[in-house]
Amino acid sequence: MQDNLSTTFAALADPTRRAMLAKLSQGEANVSDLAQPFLKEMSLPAVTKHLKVLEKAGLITKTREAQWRPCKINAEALKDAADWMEQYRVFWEESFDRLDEYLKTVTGNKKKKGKTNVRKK
Amino acid sequence: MQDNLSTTFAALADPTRRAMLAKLSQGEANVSDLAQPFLKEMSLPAVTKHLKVLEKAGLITKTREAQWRPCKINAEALKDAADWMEQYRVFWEESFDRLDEYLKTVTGNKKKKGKTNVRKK
DNA sequence: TTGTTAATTAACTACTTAGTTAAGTATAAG
DNA sequence: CTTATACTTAACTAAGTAGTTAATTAACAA
Repeated sequence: MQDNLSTTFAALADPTRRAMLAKLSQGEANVSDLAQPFLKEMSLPAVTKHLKVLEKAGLITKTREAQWRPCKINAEALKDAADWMEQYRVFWEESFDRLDEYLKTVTGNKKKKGKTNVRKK
Repeated sequence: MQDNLSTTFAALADPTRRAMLAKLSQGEANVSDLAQPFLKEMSLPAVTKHLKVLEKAGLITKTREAQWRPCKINAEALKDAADWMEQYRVFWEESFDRLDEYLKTVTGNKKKKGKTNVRKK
């Protein structure tokens, strides 16, 4: 994968992995703890792989404790993703009227929707 | 893809697509406008595919204007992703000391980690 | 009608991802 | 030493993703 942000988003693009993060947000857990809700749907090696994806994305840290592998969340990696999203907040939070105003200021005057506007060449 | 959130994150897990959203955050643009920065790296059909991914994720809307396809951002789809992230904010915003405190309260006390534990090979 | 521009579709290839089963490693416990 | 537990690695498969080139559609322009 090319860049950090892409790796982070890709890691989040799976409900199993998001559920694992949710669990870890309540504290440390071993691999088998994390696996337990999913063992009807997938095997333990599949779980190991999901954890590896989270680990490579820097979203969790796995340590050693005898034969257990306690994992903890490392949400700093989420910060970059959240920061990236932040720049789009205006698009879903502002009212449509104000968004329209904003677009006019950054684009000059488009928004008429006549056929001559979108034409660039 | 299974669920909306997964589709959204997957769509964002690509720098080309994120750059297209960034461009669209400044106003409408046609496919060829969006393609222009990438035509050294990829073909137009590849761009079409990226846009289709964004469209299926609900992140953009493509309309028709003669032979052009003006696209606009539709960041409401980002809101769900941002809301999901919001629940983890505490993990990167709180000071390390307070986070550590918090983790202790939810996990009991683990963390002994003496050298006799990690014996390897 | 002929040609040009804008964009999509089709068919294909290479790579990645998500899962599997079976075998292996490491630690603890009897 | 043997066995059980916790987890990983290896080898494989099926499906999905990202790109290609070539052909096609649609609207406009001459």
